[in-house]
Amino acid sequence: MSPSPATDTRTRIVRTAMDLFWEKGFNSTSIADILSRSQLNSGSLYHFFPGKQDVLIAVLEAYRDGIYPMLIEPAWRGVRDPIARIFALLAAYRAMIVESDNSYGCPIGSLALELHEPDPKVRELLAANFDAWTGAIGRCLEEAGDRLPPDLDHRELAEFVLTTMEGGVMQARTHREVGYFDRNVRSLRTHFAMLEQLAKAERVAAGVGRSARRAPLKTGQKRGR
Amino acid sequence: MSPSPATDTRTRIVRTAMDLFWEKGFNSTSIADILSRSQLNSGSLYHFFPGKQDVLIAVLEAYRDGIYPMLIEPAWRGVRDPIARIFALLAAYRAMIVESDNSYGCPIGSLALELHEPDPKVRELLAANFDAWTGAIGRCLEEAGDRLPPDLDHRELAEFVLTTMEGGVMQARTHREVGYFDRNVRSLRTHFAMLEQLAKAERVAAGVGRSARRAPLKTGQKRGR
DNA sequence: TGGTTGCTTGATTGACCGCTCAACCAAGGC
DNA sequence: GCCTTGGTTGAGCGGTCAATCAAGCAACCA
Repeated sequence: MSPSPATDTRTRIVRTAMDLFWEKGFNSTSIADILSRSQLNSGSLYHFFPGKQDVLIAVLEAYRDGIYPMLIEPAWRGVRDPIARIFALLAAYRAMIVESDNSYGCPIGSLALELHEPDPKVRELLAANFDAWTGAIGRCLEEAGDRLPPDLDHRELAEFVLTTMEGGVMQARTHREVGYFDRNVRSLRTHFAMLEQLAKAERVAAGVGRSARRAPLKTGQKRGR
Repeated sequence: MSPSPATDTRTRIVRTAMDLFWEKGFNSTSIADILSRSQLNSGSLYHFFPGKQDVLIAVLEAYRDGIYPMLIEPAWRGVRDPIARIFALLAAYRAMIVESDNSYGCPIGSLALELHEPDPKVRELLAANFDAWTGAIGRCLEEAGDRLPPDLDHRELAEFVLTTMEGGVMQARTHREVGYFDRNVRSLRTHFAMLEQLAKAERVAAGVGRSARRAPLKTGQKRGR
């Protein structure tokens, strides 16, 4: 029926640590901070976790496991269009920025930059969190089908969306102004609009005559139409 | 002739602190770390700086003042084309990533995310560093003239370039793979290519009625690699 | 009833933290 | 010669850090 008291204590530690690591960072959060806020004693914490590092690992696992139910699914509620979903997720971040008085920082991004010599397990979990995020975006891109150019690298674009979020959050937080986030999202919107335009033109060209073979739009010189 | 010993000591502290903050972060760097590496005693440090926070401020000022001579100008040496300069700067970051065995982190970005409640002076200096960076990019964009759409928001795009760098660095570092940085740069290249394509189409449309007035097409102004 | 197990208690440890300060030193002015 | 000024020395302060551990506790079991 009720969860075992063990689990209860363990999750209380993890949840408290999630909050504190997000608020003050990993290094600036002391075990004493976690204990006082969670109303526990050091012995209890060290009964479940060998050390502070292991609390961090549990926190990163919790983020990874919570990314869909806690972040992505709520952001996508009522939004079906795959490309709209991408911007709905970004809008969720915007809301968090505003709610935090423009001091929001992505917990994963902050940890990724704060921890300078993370042990392999920690680094893998940070990467896994990013992968989960870009994976969700990647699925949207696939679902978008021929609205995007057929030779588009979905992984690349998904990572670019993550970059936009992280960069926007970082700048908005540093300047304490959402405008920085908004402008980054606007740039990404332009990017998508141009890609969709391109795909559309290609579809038209392919429909008109199959001889119209477009050179892949890459770096440097473009074939003049 | 020789610089006064006072300046000498001060800059030795600042330079050592720059290295250490970059290597281990601000919170994980102790005053003792700075002292032992710079071969100084605590009294000397506290003669010049009231506290650790003030060392950080001096470090951020040094970054801000050094961004042109130490980072941007070297990256632009031998590159004249304004858009090529943007990607030359990104290439400089790529080199630093590779040189550091894929563990490079932008010192400003890392500090911006590590310091969760920075005092106003610190926050302003972080912002000033970003402004100097985007300012340099912004000037490139203006110089690019009508190669980019006339209604383009230069500030927005400059911030987007910064975002690409920071996001690319963050992901490359987290995954310990330059590929993440490269793919982000590739996305940005696509973005610029599409913008240039757009501007070109617009110029053609506007110039249809007139005969001679073409865009200044200097020889060798092909965009650089 | 007494033993075992799983969890909790909180004082305590030693290392390290940022920072202080009285004493010291060398060079310049008078 | 002696004082002032600007810089240096390094032992040491009070505090905080992550982590320890002997003792206690309640629930279940034999």
